[in-house]
Amino acid sequence: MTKNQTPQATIKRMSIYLRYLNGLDNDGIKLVSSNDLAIKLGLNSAQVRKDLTYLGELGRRGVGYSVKKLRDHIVKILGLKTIRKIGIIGAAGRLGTALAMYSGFEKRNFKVSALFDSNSASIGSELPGIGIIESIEELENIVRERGIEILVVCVPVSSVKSVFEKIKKSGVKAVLNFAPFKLISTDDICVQNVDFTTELEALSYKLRVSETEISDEGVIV
Amino acid sequence: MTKNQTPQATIKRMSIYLRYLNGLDNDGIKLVSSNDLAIKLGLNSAQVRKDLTYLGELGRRGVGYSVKKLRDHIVKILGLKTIRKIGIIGAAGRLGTALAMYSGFEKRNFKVSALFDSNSASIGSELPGIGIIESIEELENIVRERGIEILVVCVPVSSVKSVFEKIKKSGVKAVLNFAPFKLISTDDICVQNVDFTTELEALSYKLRVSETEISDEGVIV
DNA sequence: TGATGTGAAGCGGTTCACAGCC
DNA sequence: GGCTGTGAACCGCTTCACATCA
Repeated sequence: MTKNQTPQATIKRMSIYLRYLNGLDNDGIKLVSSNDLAIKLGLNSAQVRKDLTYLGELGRRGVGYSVKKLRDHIVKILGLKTIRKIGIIGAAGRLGTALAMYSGFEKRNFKVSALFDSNSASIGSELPGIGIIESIEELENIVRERGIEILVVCVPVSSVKSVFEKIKKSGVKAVLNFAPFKLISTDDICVQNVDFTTELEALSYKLRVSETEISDEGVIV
Repeated sequence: MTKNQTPQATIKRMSIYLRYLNGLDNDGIKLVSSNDLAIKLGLNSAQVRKDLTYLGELGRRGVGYSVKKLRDHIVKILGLKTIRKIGIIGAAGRLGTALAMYSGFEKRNFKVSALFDSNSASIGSELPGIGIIESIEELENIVRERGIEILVVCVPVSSVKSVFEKIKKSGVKAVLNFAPFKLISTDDICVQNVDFTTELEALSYKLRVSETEISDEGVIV
């Protein structure tokens, strides 16, 4: 019904602005201009202003934006006012463990509230300070009982398909997928894929192009 | 000089196609259509065809594309024919270690050839099967000696700025940054930022929107 | 003067729709 | 009939340029 009026690209930048604004606030800085933000974050100042108008008209002409006011509005628009519970699937793996123990989540109001794995050797063991690793078979129950809103997928690519089936049954609405296999959003479930293999290969492409640029006309030999 | 004619968005999809094609090849499948690819990867078939024409006219009308031929051309365009050496900065941390030991890189022709950290307690210790952790102060020397082409940044946000200065001095051309602080590409150095905090917050936004859609007109209260 | 807010133009990428070929 | 290749239309986001206001 409601038009999803804030562009996806703007939302991602909001997250970046928020981090930078927190830094300014820690340094006791009260005001910031669109130009400051643009320079520090590698953006165009018109874009920054346009982004920030999605929050309302918060700026003062000739002056700039209040750091605190901006920050509070971004927290609101991103839905970060209340704690969001997340569960980690594949928590016994190296990446899963690293994410589970990453302290940055809590700073931004995400709470790691469940750890799942399918490896029976690790089920029942504890990640200190975080929780006990539970069986993936308990996914649906635990998601419902604890009100988990986001599942983070850190399983090997070989099991990501079957895990995604279980996730769909669990009724969770959001998924952050680290497996190198693109999961596709549906009407019921919103997926963000984080694929560092793809990012690495994009870098490799850039390297290849700059090599061929020097040696010849850029044609792939 | 040479126009960088293949769009960035296409390049990222090439990496996704490549993975899927490898799977088809393993299953012994010889031919694939743009429609198959589109459905499996959540894309539009016209987009798939347009992407693939950047490789040349590889398809056969009425038939489809040869899996092997496509795969080989994508490997070429992404610059994956030769091994690319990567170094990991912050290798003693949990995320750095997880990435260093991730076996998926080698499958795609990336070779972890150096491990760096600034924590003197971990310098000199070994990640089994990968290598010895060396001092970040050796960055410039080691990058040059070993011909490292990509540096992966897995340091805490507090040290990312100073690390980036050292990276610039090292002469490396490409950086994959996992720290939650946007590093900006320059003429000399190409950066890809992987920021899962941002991805999580984008999910939080979507959750917030779907909540407010149900309860009211979507206005942020 | 100095900064925001914003219509309009511009640009890059996506999708359509259909011609061309198997 | 089936599937590719592609100009044209379309769409969303970015950037410009300037009116607006402290």
